[in-house]
Amino acid sequence: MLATTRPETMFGDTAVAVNPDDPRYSSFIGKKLILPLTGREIEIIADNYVDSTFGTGAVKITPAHDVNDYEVGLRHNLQLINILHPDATLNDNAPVEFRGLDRYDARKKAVKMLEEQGFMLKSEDYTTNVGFSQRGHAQVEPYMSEQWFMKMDELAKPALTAVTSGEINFYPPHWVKTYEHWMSNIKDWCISRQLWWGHRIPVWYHKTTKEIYCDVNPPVDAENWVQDNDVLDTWSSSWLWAHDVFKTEEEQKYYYPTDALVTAPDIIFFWVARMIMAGYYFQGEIPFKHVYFTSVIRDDTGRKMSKSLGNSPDPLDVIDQYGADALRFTMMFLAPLGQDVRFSEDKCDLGRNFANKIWNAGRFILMNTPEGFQYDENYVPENEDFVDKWITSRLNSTVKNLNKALEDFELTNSSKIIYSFIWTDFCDWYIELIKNRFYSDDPKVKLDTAQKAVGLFDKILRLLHPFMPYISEELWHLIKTRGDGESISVAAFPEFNDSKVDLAGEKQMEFLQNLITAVRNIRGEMKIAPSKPVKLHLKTTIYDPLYGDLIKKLAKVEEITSGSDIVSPAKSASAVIKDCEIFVPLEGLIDIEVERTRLEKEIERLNGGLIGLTKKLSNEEFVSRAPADIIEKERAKKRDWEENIAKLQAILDDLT
RNA sequence: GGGCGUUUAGCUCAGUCGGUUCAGAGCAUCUGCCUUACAAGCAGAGGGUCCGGGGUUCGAAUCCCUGAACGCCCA
Repeated sequence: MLATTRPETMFGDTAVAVNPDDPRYSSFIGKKLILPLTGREIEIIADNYVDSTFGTGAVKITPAHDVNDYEVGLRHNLQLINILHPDATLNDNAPVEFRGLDRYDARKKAVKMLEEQGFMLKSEDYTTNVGFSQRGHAQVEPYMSEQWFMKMDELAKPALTAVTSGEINFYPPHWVKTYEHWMSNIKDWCISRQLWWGHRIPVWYHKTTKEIYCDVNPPVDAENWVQDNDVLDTWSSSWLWAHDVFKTEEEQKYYYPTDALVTAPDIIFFWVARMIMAGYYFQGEIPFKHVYFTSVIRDDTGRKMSKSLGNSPDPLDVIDQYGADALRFTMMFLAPLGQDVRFSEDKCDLGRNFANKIWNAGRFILMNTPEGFQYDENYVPENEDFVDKWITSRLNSTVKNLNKALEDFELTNSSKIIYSFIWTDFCDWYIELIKNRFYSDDPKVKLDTAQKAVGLFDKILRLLHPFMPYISEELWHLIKTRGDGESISVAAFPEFNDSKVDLAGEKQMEFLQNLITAVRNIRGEMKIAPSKPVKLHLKTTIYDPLYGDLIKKLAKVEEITSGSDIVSPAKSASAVIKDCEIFVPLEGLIDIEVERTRLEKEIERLNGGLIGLTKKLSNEEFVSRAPADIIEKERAKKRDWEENIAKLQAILDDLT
């Protein structure tokens, strides 16, 4: 007794298989049985392929019309009986009454005859996983045919080494393992495709002698030959792409090997590996040095975008709505290296808002340049204060980090580097800090400020250009009248200049930023109206009068007193930062309880860290085994925190 | 079955050499602002058992072992 989903193929059956461990059938193994409707004798064989829990545990084997059965057939030396014509009607290997019938009709007739002859026990519904043609939607029948294979062993060897040795680099590198695994278990490449279009396989068979002829040119006596019906696999032309696009010898010499291939990881075998093999075989060297694998774009629920699902937005619609630069930047910002990206249109807000920010920053700078202003690309300022030095220093670090990220193909990282420099350093801090100078009555100061600001903006645009080509080009032409053919796309990319790194300036700026943020925090938590100016008392030794106007502007402060002997005025809100105690007198405004809570919370936060630090530093093992610089760093940190806690505690104790 | 990857804030993700410049970004949330570039914005705030369990180490989000969940590839 056996069950089948394909009764019409029974004429091609050459065995019945059972699992060797199945006690129900062990005594039958090796015996023969008669195949109904044909009277043919077939054997019962044992094979682990059979799942004894599925169906009856006995399965008919049709090696010529089932891929798994074919494998079984090979293992047991079974006969291959093809029962189909190429058009899926039954051929002469089927019983007479079936010959010429379509497979579906044969199926009905076979069932009917089995019933009539008493072989049918029962039938039940079952969902199979038969394949259908993507184009014609016809059910696909496994069918034996002769096809052409390309021998891969020798081709694969140098291509495998090229990648494992690092001559060709993969980004991200983890794809190397996948590549290695595939290449070391490489199978011969079937280049025959049963399609009606494409490049027909250049093989001819002699009508009488059956001789095989293979050449790019057909045989001279073509009438005596028949060309193979199949066409070449599409990849067998694509694998030539890396060198074949260069048509002249000069071109090939100049461009080959190329630098980087950008592609999707799902065609790493079909295309990348084969291009490398073709490169070695036809050119004698690798086709490219780097391969960057992009993310697969999915929708925001993680489904792969596809036409049939209809979950893929039309890029042109997105561009209409958000802008090409916004889409481009968003994709780079979101796409993690080596992983799929979950995309939805509304995420383009990010890129659009960024473009808007840049546009407005440019507009602000340009509207504040003096009458008749001409941007001088070679402007050398007479002097630079710490703000100038700080932003120049930051710009330099940005150039360095950005170049490094780009060299390493860390695109998403590079987009974050430029994003944070432009938004945080340049817009949030630098532009706010130079407003006083821009609004100065002194035309010299105004002009100097404009030259510096436009100069920085010029550099920013050049850095930004690969990410946002359109807006950067547009603004680049707005900051200066350019000649015909001048374009930011061929302008020099900023280079890292070690001498512009200014640690002192950065340190001053850090102090100022901490100070301003602390005052803003007090204002926010004490609910001081943004329009209301406050006074500021700073107990510190490192205050610089240069800070005055900047603090006043950015933290809405009307008066600052500072010195090492400053004491907290009554009814003040306080904060402690490195090297400075901050007091904001709030007579009539302060809620003592709120202030007490604020201070206690801050003390608690610092204490939490201090406990960990103390524990660490009192650990004999740590002090004796950790590197000296780490220990010193921890000690310094502990001193700072203890000091800050003490100051805060004193302020809290005095609070009335 | 084999190979590979992922798991960190409500969501999507960074985190390179093991060390409080490491626990971060964007979005979302809360509070306050139409402050003469930008409300598509500004300022401030809250939010985490770094999947679980072992181990190595003075020290682990990070290295090793193991378990779980999810995903991709296999001509």
